[in-house]
Amino acid sequence: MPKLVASDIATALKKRISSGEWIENGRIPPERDLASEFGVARNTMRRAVSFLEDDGTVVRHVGRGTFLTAPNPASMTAVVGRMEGTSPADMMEIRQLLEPAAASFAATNASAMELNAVREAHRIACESQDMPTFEHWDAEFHHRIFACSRNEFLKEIHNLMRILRNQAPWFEMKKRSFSEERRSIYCSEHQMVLDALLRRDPESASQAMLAHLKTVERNLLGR
Amino acid sequence: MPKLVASDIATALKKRISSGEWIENGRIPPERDLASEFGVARNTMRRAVSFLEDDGTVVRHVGRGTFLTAPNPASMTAVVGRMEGTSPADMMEIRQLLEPAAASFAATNASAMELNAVREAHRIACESQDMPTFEHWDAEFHHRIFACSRNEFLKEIHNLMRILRNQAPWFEMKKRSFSEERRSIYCSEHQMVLDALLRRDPESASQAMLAHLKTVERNLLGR
DNA sequence: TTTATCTGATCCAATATTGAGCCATTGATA
DNA sequence: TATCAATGGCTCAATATTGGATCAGATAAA
Repeated sequence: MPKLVASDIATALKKRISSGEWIENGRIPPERDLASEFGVARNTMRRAVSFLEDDGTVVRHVGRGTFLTAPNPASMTAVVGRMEGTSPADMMEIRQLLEPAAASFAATNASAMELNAVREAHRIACESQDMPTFEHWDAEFHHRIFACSRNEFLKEIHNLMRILRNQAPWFEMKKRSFSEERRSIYCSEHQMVLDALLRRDPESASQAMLAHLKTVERNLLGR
Repeated sequence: MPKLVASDIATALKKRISSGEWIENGRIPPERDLASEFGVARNTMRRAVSFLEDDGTVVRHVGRGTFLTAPNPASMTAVVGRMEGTSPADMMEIRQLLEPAAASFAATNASAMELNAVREAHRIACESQDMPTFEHWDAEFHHRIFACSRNEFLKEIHNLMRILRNQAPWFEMKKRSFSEERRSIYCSEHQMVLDALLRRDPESASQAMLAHLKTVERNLLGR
């Protein structure tokens, strides 16, 4: 049995960390416990942990403990918490990345039935007479395109965006930006997206969606 | 056995909540009961419950009790739950949309200090000798690029992706795909991204990042 | 030998837990 | 209506845990 040195212990610790051992709440056991578990003195364990600290695997807090710097599952809720402060401008920027891609995916992957659902949402939105109804079916149109993108992660990101868009700052903005003229513009732009999807043309679908989102951004943010 | 601290208890509580334990009335037992059940002081249990309150899992009412905030199941927490099942393939697809954009934003928006931080992460990753250290600074390289993209929403989406990448299916995959040769390829690809950032060249930064992600995808998913 | 490292021990400072008590609100009961 | 038990909100002093730091000796390798 080779003598245990601090650097060996450090790599052993890394192994246990990357095996997901302490990922639960991101806290690793106290130095004193680790030392006795590995059968070394606390000083040695301290040096070992220092290696992890040096390469940023871990941060230490007096009186609290030693914590993994890698984010842990429990912090997902914190992330979505912070997301609630997302500015409309930032989100529109990302929508312009994701939605054209979603449209492109949909053009290649969607089933006929799914495309029918998209068309249906578009139809109702066009025929709607009041702002809340239009708002709802407009959102549904976009949602159904994501729904047939065949990428679960993309769909969930869009769900996040939908939720965020239902919050206070957006509501005001949408109310301000609504007008009959704009609604008809949105409808014809949606039509172009829908046509491209029905033609199974990813490239055009992507472009049409991007063009539409540029319009929305202009209206929403007033640029 | 790790000493029970408040945050541990919080995660234990979350586990019991998500296992449907107290779903019936949407009410969880009184602090005093929980404290004695977990064998901690009420103050500690109060702190634990406060964690749940902070991330919105629970609401407290003086004199009435503590209740689950279940009436909003279609919201964020549900999204988070579904996201945990994201497949690596789906996520890689989205990374290839977002990260080139992040690199492009970074090329135009990053401060000199931020770019220095990116370079630093790159340097340490290149010099690292073992897989966990490389892994960590590789992730940090990407993270720091997002950090200077100046888009809060984009940053938070990346945080979500980081968390998901720390879960089980990814671990196995990364372990399988790691090799000295691949590491050096990653390093030279990172170098090209970094160079483009330092040249303040959004277009090249985006392309270099996309090329890198294609490599990663090939290695990870074996295509 | 010299050098580096580990050991075992002790003290310190920051933080957390404990145990106890008191208050305000609530809802049920007399 | 008045009372009362249950519950969360809050404070406080004592104790325990934990990382930070240092030192003298033991051990092993060069």
